[in-house]
Amino acid sequence: MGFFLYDPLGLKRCGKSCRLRWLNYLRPNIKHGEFSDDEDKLICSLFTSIGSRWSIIAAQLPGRTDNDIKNYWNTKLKKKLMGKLVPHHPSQNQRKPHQSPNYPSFFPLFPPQSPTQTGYFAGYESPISAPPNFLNSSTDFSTNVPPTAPVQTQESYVGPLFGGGEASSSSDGSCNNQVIRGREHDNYGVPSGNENLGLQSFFFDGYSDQKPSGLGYGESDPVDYSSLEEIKELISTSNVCSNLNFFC
DNA sequence: AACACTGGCAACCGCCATGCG
DNA sequence: TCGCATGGCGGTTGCCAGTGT
Repeated sequence: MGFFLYDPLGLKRCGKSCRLRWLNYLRPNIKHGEFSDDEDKLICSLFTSIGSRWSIIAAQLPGRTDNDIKNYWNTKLKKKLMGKLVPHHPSQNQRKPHQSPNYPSFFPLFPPQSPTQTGYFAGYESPISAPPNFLNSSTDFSTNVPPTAPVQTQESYVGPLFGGGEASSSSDGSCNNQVIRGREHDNYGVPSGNENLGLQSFFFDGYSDQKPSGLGYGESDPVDYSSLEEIKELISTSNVCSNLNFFC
């Protein structure tokens, strides 16, 4: 049972909920509009590099929160990419407007499968690039924790309600020099024991009846990796990376 | 017009780290 | 050192507006 703040409106909000709402929605200088192509590219680029580390990605996009980016990725960007990457079988071309896209189950490709592999889009000669202050930083996401967080400060997003007292904030107010916090992560930015969960999320986005639920830490998921080599081949042999314009 | 379905997004959940007494 | 409160984070849920039938 959490502690509920004084609540003249009768809303059942605990302090944590209020804080979250402030950080993700009410805070000044938050952009609520469409994502630009540049932002799209940056998100995709960072995602291929570090996976679903939304707080880090958000730190590179002033005015965007991790929640925003997460939602945007899950609802739009991922579909854009999938739509571009997945070779359509002729029988799948005539999809009715509201019919779920018939994405093959092998599509998701993150996290990287080896320390030398930076993600399945990685290695492409692409106009998509992370900002210099990100990629040129000493951050090494192949290790457990970035030595220094390549984060652009967002002090301006800290509203007067908090007196600007927070040293600096990532998208949701986390301290910049503590970007990587929370549960222990493995080498690829996936919580220990949850190595497949990020992948799983990428797989099952509601399109499939196989949508899993309730997997706890350490539990295995039903993802079928049998086609991994197939998709590797697809990526490596196609020009999807070099020629793909994700955002048109 | 009514119903069914989908997509977007704010909010919630649960875990772990940190700070402090 | 321990226990508790709080913060940070990623994943998930649920509401609702929009759209198709």
